[in-house]
Formats: sequence, structure tokens, C-alpha cells
Amino acid sequence: MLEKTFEPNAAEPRLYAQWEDAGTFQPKDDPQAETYSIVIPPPNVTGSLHIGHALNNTLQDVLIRYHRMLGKAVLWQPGTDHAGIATQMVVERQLAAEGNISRRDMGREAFIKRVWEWKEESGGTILNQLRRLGASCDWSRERFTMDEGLSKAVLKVFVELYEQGLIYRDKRLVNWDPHFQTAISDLEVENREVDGHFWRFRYPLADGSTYKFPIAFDEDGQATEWEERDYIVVATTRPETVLGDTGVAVHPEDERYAGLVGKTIRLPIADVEIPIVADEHADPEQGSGAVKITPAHDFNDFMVGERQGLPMVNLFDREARLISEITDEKVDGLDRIPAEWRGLDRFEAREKLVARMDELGLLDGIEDRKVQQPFGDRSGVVVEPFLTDQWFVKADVLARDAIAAVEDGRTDFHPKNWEKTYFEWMRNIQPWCISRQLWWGHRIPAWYDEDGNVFVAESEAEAVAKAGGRALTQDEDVLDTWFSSALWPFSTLGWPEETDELKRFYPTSVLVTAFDIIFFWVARMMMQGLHFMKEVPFPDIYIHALVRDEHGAKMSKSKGNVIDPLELVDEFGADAVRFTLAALAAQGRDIRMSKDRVEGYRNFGTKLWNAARFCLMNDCLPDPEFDPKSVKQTVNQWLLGEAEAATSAVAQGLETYRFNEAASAAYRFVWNVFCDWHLEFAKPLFNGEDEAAKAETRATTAYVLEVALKLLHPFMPFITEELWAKTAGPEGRDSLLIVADWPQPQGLANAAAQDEMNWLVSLITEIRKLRSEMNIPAKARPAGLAISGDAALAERLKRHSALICQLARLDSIALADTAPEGSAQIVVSETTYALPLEGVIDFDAERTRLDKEIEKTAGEISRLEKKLSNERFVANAPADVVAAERAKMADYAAQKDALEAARARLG
RNA sequence: GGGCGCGUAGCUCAGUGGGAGAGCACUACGUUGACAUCGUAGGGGUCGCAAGUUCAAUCCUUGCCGCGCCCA
Repeated sequence: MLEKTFEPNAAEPRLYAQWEDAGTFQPKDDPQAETYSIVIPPPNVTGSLHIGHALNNTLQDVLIRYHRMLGKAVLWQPGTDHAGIATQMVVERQLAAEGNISRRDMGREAFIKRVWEWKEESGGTILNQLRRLGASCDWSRERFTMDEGLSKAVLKVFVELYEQGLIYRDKRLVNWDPHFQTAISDLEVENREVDGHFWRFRYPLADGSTYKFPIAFDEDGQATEWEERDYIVVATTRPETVLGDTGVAVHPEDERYAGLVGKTIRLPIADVEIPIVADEHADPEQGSGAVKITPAHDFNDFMVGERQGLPMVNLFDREARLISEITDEKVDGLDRIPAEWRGLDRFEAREKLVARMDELGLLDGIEDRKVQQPFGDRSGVVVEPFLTDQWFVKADVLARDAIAAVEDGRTDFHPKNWEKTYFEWMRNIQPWCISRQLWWGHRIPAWYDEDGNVFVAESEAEAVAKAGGRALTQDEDVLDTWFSSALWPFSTLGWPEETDELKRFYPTSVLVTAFDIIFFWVARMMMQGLHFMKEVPFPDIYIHALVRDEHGAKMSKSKGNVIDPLELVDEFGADAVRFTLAALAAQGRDIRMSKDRVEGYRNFGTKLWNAARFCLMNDCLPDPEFDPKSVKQTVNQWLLGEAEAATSAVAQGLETYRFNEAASAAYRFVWNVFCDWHLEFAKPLFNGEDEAAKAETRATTAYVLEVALKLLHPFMPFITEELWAKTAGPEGRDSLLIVADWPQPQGLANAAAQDEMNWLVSLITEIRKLRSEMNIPAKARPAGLAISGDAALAERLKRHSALICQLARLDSIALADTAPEGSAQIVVSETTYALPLEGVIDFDAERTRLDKEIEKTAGEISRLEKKLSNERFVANAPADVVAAERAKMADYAAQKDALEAARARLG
């Protein structure tokens, strides 16, 4: 006998070990079997499980378990990502907390050793947490982006792309994080609106000449007053860059400045002459219409500089301080910086610059203003556009086929609208800066000789050979983490080796991820997969929602609204957490997670548990001889049809990534069909005399319980596996549920049985309603009389008499010619049923109740009459719709007649 | 400024061109051992607002209002 409730905390680790020990997480060794594979979005090795991971991995596990039950050879490839900046940051913090020396004092080799030690020690945390959710990954194949094999893939990809001219080194503006002192990609920059200022400065014309500048206008916008000026006003939000200006731009059609283009101004403080150029970047409507151009410190200005041939002048060092020595004589503007300012932080430099301009009488004004400022998403400091030598990928070339693949349907997004986001970004893709000035990561396989010539090769020996034996030094930098995760779908399968796994499991079947890494990761896997494997990495991409708190706010540590999935697992069990996430995963909407919801699904698990308990108590055990197609009892025919319909609804939901529909189809079947009705129907049968019916019902019930366990297994693996074992019966089970066969359709739908059971359910429901409305005491067991029914009805009533009596609490149910005096009456399927209740109920109330019913029915009738008398409706609506409305109308009419007759009998 | 999405019961959310559903919460009543982590019954909605298309609009189109996210 089963315990009263399922104990998740005790059962989960046991069941998980059982699955793993049985080797069920590994793809089955059948070369004929169809394959199904998913690569896990590798979590950061530094990470711990948050609710977003829980959702992401639950959905993957649901798919994996479903396809495994379909008999496929299934691989769920797990692993972690080395997460360059994030991991380096964690370890540096540890060093600081221990009062140890910094990474630079420690030296590269010792530091990297230290990171590896930390990785070995606690890198497995998040994967162990996934096990608690029930994730059925093939742990024997766990990979890490810095494993030997994956690193080899990185080297090969880098060298090949370099040789194909798709990777190059260049001095360009990049987003520079002064805290980590590394370049970061534009995706790692967070633009935030902050309070700032607009400073207006006067730049004097170099030749001392003057021009007339309009300062007042009439209604038509015509200038009415002018002022004589010997300067141009420019406005900036970043005064610290003034010394790096190499031009002032005005719009080519801006008449106010037409005569000044080609002249020069004398840049204050720096004391150099810079030209006034005409460029469309200048917006005549904005400020004075003239803009300062600082090509080395602003992305827009960089482009203007290229167009106009303006030189680049760099002011800052790697820590975003004004330079105090020359590091690159081609661009550094040291001689523009007053000696006493050298080495100042950029924000101090700003103050000094503004103050000096004010002293010089060149500060034209200051306005408060909201400005967009870029912040490093990891460091939180203001990112500086900075001119450095970096490695770049020609992403636009790689993007071409990646765009085409989605356009022509080799890969589909689900929901489809995410392809817009993908296209938008891919079609405007910028060169991808892949070098990072970090130590933790894949070191760039490029070596330099004394003259700065570069040699790219997979090893130092090869590079030296290419250099003709000269001494070389390796590039100090490492690659962006996403460079290696872009290879994940094939590098984890053994590429560049031609392994069996690679042949069997690439392309993978689907990628499951959140929208926030479409650019970072999905797009790049598409590019690299197509380039190196010549095939898309996955035909389907399922994009799921973000998990928010119950009020819709983003979860964050600072808000304190973070829900820890493992706490939920502790409290309600992994099954409840998984089911909740799946049931709420409707396409295109964020998930609001609340404890109440999890509790509700925990209760659902308990309901299932108790249903199984009932089955065991009544000897409903699997019967190997049982043939669902040959059952005789209407109840059983109906139940089998319902089970089959539920099975296909669940399958349909999963095939189309509608997890919520799949989950709720299973839920409704188990609770509202199997428990609420079937088990209640079974009770009187089990207590009855008909041994054949009893035996058939036991076998059917056991069979359908198996179906229920199978349908729920992908969502609630633990409790279903436990019940699978506990309900095995003396024969035992052939296999664990995790590898049992998904139920196959057998054509069990039975319209006649369905019709009869629908009638039975509504008869019972109507009687219960009457009892409730008329306050008939629970103890009262009136006789039920069907007034003037035919032989078929008599047959039905006889067949289900025990069920009706028990579930509607009647003493008996039979045909009668007329309703006895003092009866309450209801109408079900056009038949009137009378319950003699003289002295039990208030007949005035019964009259009122019937009047209300009649009124309601009349309302429906007049609505339908109106519709059916509309010629255009009858002419234009599809015939089946018109017929259905007519049938409804006839039903209501018959019902109204019966109700009116019933009312008349009461007088 | 461009893009995506949302507004349906008190709350959290499904859903469909043919008079709207679930869970939770709420109210009343609970009887024969599956289950009180439960059962039975009930109340509760101008489907954001307006116009259009249609025989028919909560659903399609447009505009507006409110809210969220992404990109510039």
C-alpha cells in the first residue's frame, strides 16, 4: 500500500541515481534509431542556478524525456562556459578578499593556475543544481569551453578564418572598459539615460575674422537680428575630449556657416588650428548647429573623421586618465595636454577643462540635460570609446548565409516573430571585436617578430616555422568567450575530429534559449555552424520568456524579489516546480512566478498520488492480456477514448513547443476526467455484483493510469517514476518509466460512448445543482423519476443506475409516466426528471427557480430567433454554422416546453 | 526615433471570426476510507477606448490611451 503522500525530498535523489545508474541518460546504442539532440546553453562556470536556468532546463528536459519515450536515440549535451570577464572578476575578488597580491603582481601563469583551481573546486555547482531539477543530461559527455578538445576547435577556427581573410587585426575604436582594462563588445555595453549637462564653448576663428550670426526670428522663422561673432559655438556632453578635437563640422546646407567652411579655428588650451568642415553629421536643428569632432573618442566622430580625412588624436590611457607619456606616437596628443593635467582621471580633467574655458571667457553656457551614457555591463563603469589594436571578425560576411538560412526556413524561430529581431541585428552587423585584454580565456594564436610582423598558426612551433625560425612572442590577449561558445553545437561533439557523435547528432534538433542572447550566442552559432559544418546547427530555435516575480518585476538581488528555484524545490518538490514553469510557458509572454502557483501544482501531484493509491486499493493492476480495443463497458470505452485524445493533445503541444498547452491537457485529463469522473464511476462498479464488468474496469483503470504516468513523465519525472514502480503489480515492469514507450494511438475514440457519458455527466451535474440550489440535505436520498422516456433511455438508466444513485445521491432512478405531486423537476436532454420531495423543500422557491430557468431559456431563444431571422446571416454564414444554430434553437425550444410543463404541474 | 509585445474575473493568466475559460482568492455545504495538499455547488467580466471590415468582432484593420522590453 502507498503512503499517504509522496515525499519528494527522500525520493528524488534515489530516483535520479536509479536513472543515471541504468545509463538512461546516454543515447541508446542503436544505429537504426532516429536521433534527437539538444546542446545545453552552457551556464557560466561561475554561476549558480537561478529561476531562468530552471525554466530553460525544464523545457529542454521535457523535450528530451518526451523524445526518449518515443524511442529515439537521445542526447542532451551538458557543459559549462568559461565566461572570461565574469570568472576572472570572481577570482580577482577572492584574491582581494584574502588580502593577497593582485593578479598583475602574481603574474599570468600563477593567476591562471589559481583560476583553474577555483574552477575544479566549485565549477560544478550549477550542474549539480540541475540534477536536483531532474535534468537528464548525458553527464558522461560533460564539456567545458576550455577543455583540450574545445580549445583545439577554437584554434582551428581562428586560423582558418584568418587564412580566409575573415579575421584581421586593426586599430579601431572599441568599447573600452577602464575598470577591467579590456575591450568589450557592443553587446556588453548597457546604454542608460543619466542626468548630464550640455556645455557650450566658443571656439575662436583662427584668422580673427567675423561673421553675422542670426539671434532673433519672426513668426516665419526669418532672422530679424544678427550678432557679429569671431567664434563658433559648439556644445558637448564630454568636455574632457575637447583637447582631442581635430575639426568642427557644420551642415553643408546650413547658411549661417556657409562662409566659414574651409577656414580654421584655434582650439583653446591645446593651441592648435583645426579645420571647419561641411558634413551631414552636423544637425542644424541641434544646439548651435556646429559640432566638435573628436575621432579618437567618439564613434560618430570616428566616421566623420574618416570621411573628412581628419586626424585622430588620442588623449587617454588604458585607465581613462589623460596620458602622461607617449604610447603610440602616431596618434597620441600628449603635447596638447597642459603638463599639470597629465595623468588626471577623465572626470577630473572635465572639471579642469570647464574651469579653464570659463577663465578664458570661452564658456558660452551650461544646460542640464538627460544623456545616454554607456556602461560596462559587468564593471558598471562608464565605457570609453578607445583607439586600440584589436582582432576583428568580418561578421557581415559570415552573416550572409546565417540570414539566408532563416529566410529560407532551414532554421525556424518559435515563436516566429523573433526572426525579426535576428534579421534586424544580422543585417546591420558590425565587425566583431574578438580580442579581450584578459588572462582567462583562449589565448590568441598569433605571434609577432621584432618588427611586428604577425604569424598566425595553431602552435608556436608552426608559427616559428612560418617566420623562418625567428624568435617570436605570442599575442598577450585572449578571445571573447562567445567566440568559443559559437562552436558549441559541434565542438562538444568532437569537432574537428570526425567522431561518430558528430555524424549522428549534428545538426542538433532544437535550441532552447531566452531572447536576451539571440545576438550573443544564437546568431554566432548560426554563423560558425554554417561556415564550418556547412549545415545549420539546429532546424528549430525555441525562444522562451523571462521569469519575473508575481507582480511582473524583473528579479534582482537589489530588489530582493529573487525566487530561488532550489528553495522551491525543497518546499514543494522538483516536479511541482517543473510543472509550474512548463504550465506558465505560454509563447510570447513573460512568466510571473508565484508560490501559490507552485503549491497548486504540488497539490496536483498529490492528487495523482492518491488516485494511484485508490487504484492499488482496488486491485487495479496491469494486465498483460488487456486489449483496450475489446472493452465492453461504456464507461471504459469512454475513458480510453478520452485518454487517447489527451495523449495526442500533449504530443501536439510538445511538437509545436506549446508547453503550456501540453501541460494543461495532461492536467485536465488526470484531474478532471480520470479522478473527478472515472474513479467516481468505478467505485459503484467495484462494489457491485458484475464480476466481468469489475475485472474489465480494473484492467482499464490500471491501463489508463499507466497512460497518465507516461503523459506526465516529461513534466513530473520523479513522482511518475515512483508510481510506475509502486503500481507494477506482481509481474513487475519491463523498464523504468523514463525509457518506457509513449502511448501509440489505436483508434480508441468512441462517439457513442462519449455521447452516453456526456449525458450521464450532465444528468448527475443537474441533479447536484438542484440539490444545492434547493438546499436538499445531503442525507436525503429521493427517488429519481424520468418522465415518459423511451426504451433507449430506460436502458441507459438501468445501465448506469448504480452510478447515478451514488453520485447524485438518489435512492433509485427509473421511468415513470407522470411526475408525482410535490416533485422538484429538472430537464436534461429534453427529458424531465422528477424528484418527489414533499415536505423536504419549499415549493414556492421551486416555482421561482423554474420561472428563472424558463426566463433564461426564453432569452437564449429570442437571441437565436433574431439571428436566424436575419436573411443575410442565413445567406452568408457557412451552412454548418446555420445548421448548428438551428439545432441549438430546437434544443432550447424543447427545453422551454418541458420546463413550462413542469412549472404548470406545480400550479 | 525604429522594432517587438502586453491590456480578458479581486489576483496570476489561457483562449477563439459564430454570446468567454483555468488556477488562486471568495461564499455555502460536505455525506460510503484515494485524496481536507480534498469534494460538491455558487457569486464574479462592456474581453483598455473609438472607428472600420464582416451576415457576425473579445479575436481581423486603423487610430488613441496606458504599460513593458529591445535597438539607436
